[in-house]
Amino acid sequence: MSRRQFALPERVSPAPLDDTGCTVLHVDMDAFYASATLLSHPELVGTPVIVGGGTRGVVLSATYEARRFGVTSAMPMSRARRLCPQATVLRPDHDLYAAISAGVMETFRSVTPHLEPLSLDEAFLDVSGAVRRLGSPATIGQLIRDTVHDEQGITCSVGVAPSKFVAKLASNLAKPDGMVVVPHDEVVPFVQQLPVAALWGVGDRTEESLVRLGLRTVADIAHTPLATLERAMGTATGRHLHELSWGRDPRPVEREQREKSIGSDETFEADLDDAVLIRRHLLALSERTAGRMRAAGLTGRTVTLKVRFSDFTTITRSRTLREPTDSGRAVHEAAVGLFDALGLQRARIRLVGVRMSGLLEVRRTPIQGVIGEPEHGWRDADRAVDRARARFGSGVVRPASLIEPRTSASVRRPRDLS
DNA sequence: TCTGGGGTCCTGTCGCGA
DNA sequence: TCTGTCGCGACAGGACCC
Repeated sequence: MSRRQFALPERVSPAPLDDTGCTVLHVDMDAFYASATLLSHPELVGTPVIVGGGTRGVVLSATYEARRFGVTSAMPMSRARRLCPQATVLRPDHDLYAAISAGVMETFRSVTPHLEPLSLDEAFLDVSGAVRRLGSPATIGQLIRDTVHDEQGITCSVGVAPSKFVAKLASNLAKPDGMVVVPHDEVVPFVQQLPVAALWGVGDRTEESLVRLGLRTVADIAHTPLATLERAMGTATGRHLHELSWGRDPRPVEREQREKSIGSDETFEADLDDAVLIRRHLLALSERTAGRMRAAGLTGRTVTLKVRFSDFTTITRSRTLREPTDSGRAVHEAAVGLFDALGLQRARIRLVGVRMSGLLEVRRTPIQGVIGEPEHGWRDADRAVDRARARFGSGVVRPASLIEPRTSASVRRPRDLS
């Protein structure tokens, strides 16, 4: 689900064009979380609906009826409610989204195994091997749109182009419920008439920097010397932008990739300054992170602690362990060590997070025994807990220190403990 | 306006060993 | 032995994506 929308330039026709060699498809569900949520609220179809929640939350998705009022995803909920007070606000249902996503990806796989999912609701497909069986890329794009609509009851948009970057731009322009084909010889004029913010990797900050240099359109970037761009934006970013501005994007569609880090953050409903409480939240986050690593068959070596203060400044501290681990206890120990080393004195903290990187497959990672640890130690306990949670639910087993005293009502519990 | 939670990638800095 | 420097890994932070 792309967050930036651009107007359809006049020169691009939404009608099917010469799609020879346009073997990359980018398929993106339209307002995915909102559309999926409405499947169980059919009475709200055609009305403004915002999916999100929490006093400090942001908009996860909104129907196009709500977007007409200026509501966009990632917008603070408080602002969204002000812009569109008549909208119905619904809480997200992540299990439902995962189920629909699995169905959609299955449809994609029936077209081609050359599939690169980007998130729950979008993917690149390389259909070069499917053309003889199913027809031209545009025909395949339409087939996918029809199948997703018939089987899942939601609509999607498709971009058809010679490269990933251009296909993604095209699907953005096709929204909602459309398809845009960018023929091979149209790529350069197509990308160069777009604003710089359309480029992959250009967010608010980079856009500001480019505008300061007098660069407003992709054509402006294309006609700026590479050395100037590299000097102003850094070597990698400068080169990247220059390549994209000429429609050059040689990256192939790559099948499912291994994650490089796994972690969890938690924003508190009210800022906390109690170190004891924060350590308990770190335990919950460490347990959650380690549980996800074990479920994925991974261990990690580097523990990164993230702390966001009440003024939104954010710091990170990391420590690389001597041995990789998938134990919540070890992760927590490192996270608390990093937190204590900050030496904070009643600082007001908005968010804490724990992330593990340096991931390795557990079957390739000899786990060192700990001197003094019994033969059936914490690793066995972790696995027993995993089995119990898989059978009875995530909240069924938890460290004793995370059990709330009955009298404590002022502090919100971590989500997976309630 | 007041900013979630899951990630990836890039850059600059620092310490260390060759 | 001392100094400079080069490469590399670790770390911290920022920007970006969905």
